[in-house]
Amino acid sequence: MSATELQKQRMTSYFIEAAKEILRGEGLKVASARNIADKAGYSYATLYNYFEDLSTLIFECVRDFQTELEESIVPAIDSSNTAKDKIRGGITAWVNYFVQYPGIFELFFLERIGEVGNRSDIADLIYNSIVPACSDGLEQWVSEGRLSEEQAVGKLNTLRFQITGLMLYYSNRKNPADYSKLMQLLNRQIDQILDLK
Amino acid sequence: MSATELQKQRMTSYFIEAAKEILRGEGLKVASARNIADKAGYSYATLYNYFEDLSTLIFECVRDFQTELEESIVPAIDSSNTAKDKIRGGITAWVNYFVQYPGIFELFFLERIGEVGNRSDIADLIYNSIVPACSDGLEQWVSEGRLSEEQAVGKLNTLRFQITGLMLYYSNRKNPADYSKLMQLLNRQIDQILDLK
DNA sequence: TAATAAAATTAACAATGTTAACATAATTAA
DNA sequence: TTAATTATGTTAACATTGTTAATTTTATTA
Repeated sequence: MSATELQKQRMTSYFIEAAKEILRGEGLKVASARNIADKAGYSYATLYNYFEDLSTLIFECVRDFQTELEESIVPAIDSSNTAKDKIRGGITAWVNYFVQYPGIFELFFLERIGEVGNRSDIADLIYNSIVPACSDGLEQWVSEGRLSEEQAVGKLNTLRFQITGLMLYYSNRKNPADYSKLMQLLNRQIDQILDLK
Repeated sequence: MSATELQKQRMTSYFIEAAKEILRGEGLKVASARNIADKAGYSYATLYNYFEDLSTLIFECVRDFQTELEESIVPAIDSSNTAKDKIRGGITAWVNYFVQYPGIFELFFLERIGEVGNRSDIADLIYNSIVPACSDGLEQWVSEGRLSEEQAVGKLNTLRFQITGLMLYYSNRKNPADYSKLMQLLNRQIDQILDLK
């Protein structure tokens, strides 16, 4: 990497780190160009020298958050033995991450991805966000002969839609009303999905 | 209703009808105070004589849309005989409504409900939006002794979370990629939920 | 050190939600 | 019927947003 490229990458990371901090804490509505640039120690116009527009910058954060999220999933899976516990642990970690950072859930699932530009990669990343939470357990089941490949794909989709749907209502419509009820419902749903062929 | 109340109600309905038209057509981002007031034939400031703020007005529309949505569900259910077909028909109508009006899906599930004020009724309405699509069929199963009350509640939740989750990815993350794939996935998921105890 | 290129900032624009000051229309009191 | 009062609507204004253009500051090269 050339010297100018390195500096460019440093600058972008200043803005991205500032944006991430705001998204984690105050959420999307506070993540304005001016607030982000302020936190990064630059003028708001400088931001536009490094990012095409604000939403490009915001969506760049998704990659980092997904990495962080996956890092929080790994120990939950590793500490489980049975395939079912792996899936339950992974999903619970996934849910807990978004419970802890509601602003990041907003960013992943509520924010509209602009039409323009090449952001289908980000959309795919979000679509597959939950995969690391269940792939290990599902693969174990497949290797044990308890599920066919096809059935595993079906279960993955069921988990994907169902858990995201549950979180959507929880985060945005306050239903279920509190965390313990969310966990109760989550475990019941996971049992139902995993216990049945 | 007194004369002044009637006039007040007329005024609010002008704004609400204008807002609904915009939400149906161009979506949330076009539904600004100025655009809505323009379409209603009044100044933007007049809007604030009848609504506390813009989001109050916007969320008032949810009630009407839910009624309209339920009206589109009724014939789909009535034309089905078996409980399963009723549920499938109801859910399909529910999904098709939001496919036809993506802006209304945005409003129901992507827009943040403000913290202030008494909007928990709207949140509940949205949480239960899908109920009319499956209650008939589930009740039929209960009365036939094929499901317990408790199991019916469980299935309702499963359908609620799963179908909303599917629609969330479709509407906002372009996955599945087209309508026919969405319907394919929808039918597969419905089969899976309904066929199993 | 002077000329040039690069990088960052200030100024500005249009659009947003919202409020205050004002004008107009409708109603009531004399 | 006219004067005073209330209700209703509009214009003006403000703060905030994303974004761009003009301009200044900093770094690099001759």
